[in-house]
Amino acid sequence: MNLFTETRARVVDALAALQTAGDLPGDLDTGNVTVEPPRDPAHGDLATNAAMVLAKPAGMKPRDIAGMLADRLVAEPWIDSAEVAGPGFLNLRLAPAVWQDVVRAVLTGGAGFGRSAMGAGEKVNVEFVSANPTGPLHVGHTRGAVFGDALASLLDYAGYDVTREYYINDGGAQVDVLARSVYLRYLEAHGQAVAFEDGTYPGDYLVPVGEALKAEVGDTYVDQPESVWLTEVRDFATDRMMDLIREDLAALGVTMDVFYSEKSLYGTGRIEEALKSLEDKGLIYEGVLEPPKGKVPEDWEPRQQTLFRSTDHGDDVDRPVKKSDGSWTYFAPDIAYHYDKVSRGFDALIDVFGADHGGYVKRMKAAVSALTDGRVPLDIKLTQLVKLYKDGEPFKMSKRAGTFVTLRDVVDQVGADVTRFVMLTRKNDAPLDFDFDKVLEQSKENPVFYVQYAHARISSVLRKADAAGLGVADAELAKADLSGLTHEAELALARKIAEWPRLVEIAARTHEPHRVAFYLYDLASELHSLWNRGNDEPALRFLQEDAPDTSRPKIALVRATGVVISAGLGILGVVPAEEMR
RNA sequence: GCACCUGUAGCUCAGCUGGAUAGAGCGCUGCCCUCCGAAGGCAGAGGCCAGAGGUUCGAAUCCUCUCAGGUGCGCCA
Repeated sequence: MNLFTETRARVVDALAALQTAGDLPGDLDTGNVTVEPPRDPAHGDLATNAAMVLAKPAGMKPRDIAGMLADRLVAEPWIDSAEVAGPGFLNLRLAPAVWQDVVRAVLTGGAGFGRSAMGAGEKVNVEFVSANPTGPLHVGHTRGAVFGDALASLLDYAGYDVTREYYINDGGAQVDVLARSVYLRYLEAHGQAVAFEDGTYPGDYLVPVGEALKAEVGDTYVDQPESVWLTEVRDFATDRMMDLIREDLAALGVTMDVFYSEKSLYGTGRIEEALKSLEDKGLIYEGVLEPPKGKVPEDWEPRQQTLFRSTDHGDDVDRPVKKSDGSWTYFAPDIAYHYDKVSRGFDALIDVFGADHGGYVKRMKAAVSALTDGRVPLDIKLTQLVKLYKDGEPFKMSKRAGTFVTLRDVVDQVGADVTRFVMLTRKNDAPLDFDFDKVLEQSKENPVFYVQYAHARISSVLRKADAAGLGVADAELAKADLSGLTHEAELALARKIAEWPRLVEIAARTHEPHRVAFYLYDLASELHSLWNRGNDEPALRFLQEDAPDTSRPKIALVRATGVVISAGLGILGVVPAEEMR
């Protein structure tokens, strides 16, 4: 049930009626007509811009159209008043019964209240994290994991058929480096003294991998040349790293549907097939790139390469798919991977990258656009840096030194719920400050706490109501007479609840799960506000002593609020708190 | 040099993909516990939405340019 889309439909109906009556010209496009909550609640419950949008094409004054529309709409029983305001807004006030119905709809539908059919079962692939399989996930990956997972849940909630996917970069030179690093740990496990030179991974997390390798192969590889062991050690090590990464994701509550291996693309003709597809469109050619303007790299020299004409699809320069020695660049398997995603029948693709990959956005979009002739949209969301603070002091992470802050460090200290919520309190393209002390603070400054506190208060009320024998099951509350919900303060909360389905659609359309977090904060704020008004006005307290019929609609309102908070937290992947400790 | 992202209250940030008098938290000034959890709430002060043009009924939002910060920029993935 989406009050806004429903009301919009009624407005469009009324406009059609005006056309039939000859009050408006017959050929009008109502596509731009919107029904929104006005910014200032004093203006009413809903506002439509219909008159202003249609004034010009109709050749009439906006206020005249608004006036006619108002006359039609006030005739509806569920509309209390319709007033023309400002340049031609039409402000609608709805009957209390409408808001009572919203509460009832939540109790009847549960989490389904906010679900949308917007996605229409369209298949969407969300690729996220995709960290190199060379070590544990760090804080940056954590943000990408939380964002991608919440976005996937949001899209699912909005009616899309979502696949969560992780692309394993196990085909490049970095996994050889991993293999050499593990080999050193393996020698170490055999009692040899080893040195970690530049270009190897010195992190302690490889110690158990070296030991495990020893346990598996004994001393077979000791003092053997690389050619003997590289392939085996590489496979062994990447498998172990992926196990580690899966565990890290699990600790955060993230489960992937598909892990897709880059290596699996090699030697199968998939890359050639993808490139052939581009070649058939005349987008592959042999050529030499212009040197970059301005700062030219020291060692720059013209080279003949196989290039993809990405400039035909919005890129700034064409991109090499083969190196001058004829081997693939990293871009080639990336193209093949996206080609594969498309061939698996996805209607839309979303990639979640770290901000340091911003330079690949255009070429990746160009590739997908070229492969699908623009039919399959690719949206790339970049997650900005996370700055960590402890005791007000920033800490650094450095993968080279092996002292980076891992996902585990964060989750172990503050918990998965807090980590997830906090990382969604900023939009993806804004940098995020993560302060280990502040995120655990129990005050309204901390949005995690504030929302959880609201949910805990609700749970507390329901427990007390239940103890008083009120009958707090949703089905029972839904059948109750809710006509007692008429106080302005109560209706304000119901209005906020009514915005939930609309918020879901906006957040899903813009691929911005942070909007859910901010909405929950607003909703919690409305609840806390109403709660406190009970201090001064006993009639607003949810539990009315010895007056079950008066209490029941209030309990219904509170329960409905809890259902929506719970649904919202569900999208963020956060467990609602029953009580605060 | 080029591309992308960002610029909104003293600070940290929202702002419904063009709507009315631009919002919240922190901080500051005052209030509210005999009362379902005050771990809260209410009220006040605080803004040339980086700047300049443009588009239109209407711009923080769209376009152009300028300025400032961040990120990236051909055989590394």
